[in-house]
Amino acid sequence: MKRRNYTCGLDAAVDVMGGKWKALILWALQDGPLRFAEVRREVPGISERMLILSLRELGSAGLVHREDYREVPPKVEYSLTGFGRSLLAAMVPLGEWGEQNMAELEGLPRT
Amino acid sequence: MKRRNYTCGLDAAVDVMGGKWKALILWALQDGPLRFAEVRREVPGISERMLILSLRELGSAGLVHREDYREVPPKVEYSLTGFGRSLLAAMVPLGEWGEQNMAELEGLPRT
DNA sequence: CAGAATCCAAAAAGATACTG
DNA sequence: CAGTATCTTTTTGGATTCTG
Repeated sequence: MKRRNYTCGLDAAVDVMGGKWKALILWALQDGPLRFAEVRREVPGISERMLILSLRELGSAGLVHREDYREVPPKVEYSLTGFGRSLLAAMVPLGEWGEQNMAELEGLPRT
Repeated sequence: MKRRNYTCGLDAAVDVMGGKWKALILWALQDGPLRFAEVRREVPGISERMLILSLRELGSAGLVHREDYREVPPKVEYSLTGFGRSLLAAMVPLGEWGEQNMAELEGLPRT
């Protein structure tokens, strides 16, 4: 979430879930709460830094809830909020489109 | 389109239509071909530079077709391909989600 | 375990001026 | 009209080290 004045709903939606990681994190959380390290395993290639930054953005957008169990050793769980679930539902067709066309997209020449 | 090895369809889809402008350009082209200057008017705030860069990326991804009429003064039309149309269709739910939640998203504190 | 801090590189975007 | 060419700024991502 970076901007404020959106020209349309699509603009706003892409702003909130765009970028390299956020959609994948939402996707990873769809089957229930995950701990920090678990999310990391579900999103291959992400660094701790990008994970925490992305989780915080998703949190302040109201899409993800952070539950700190205040234990030692630390235990923190991340889960989708209702708002996050509604966004995830809206992303499903996009995911299916990508699934069906991945081969084509991966075969493109580099720009 | 920047990467190659996608972890899932959503990853691929966001890569191809993500960023600040590309979704808006696809959206602008939905009602038929537009000339360069017309696209620019339909996408408020975009610079000529970002417009041509984005159009080229969309073109090399096979989503947008560029038709040069080779006239003087120049006339070039951009239009969605069938592939582009299929992506646009998959983005509709996301646009509706954003439309319904724009007020909420715009009211968020800056991160 | 779940981060924070710092530094750095790369990519995306913006501003301005110019051209066939 | 439909772009190019430069330059600069901003944003994003990565690597490494450190901590409660």
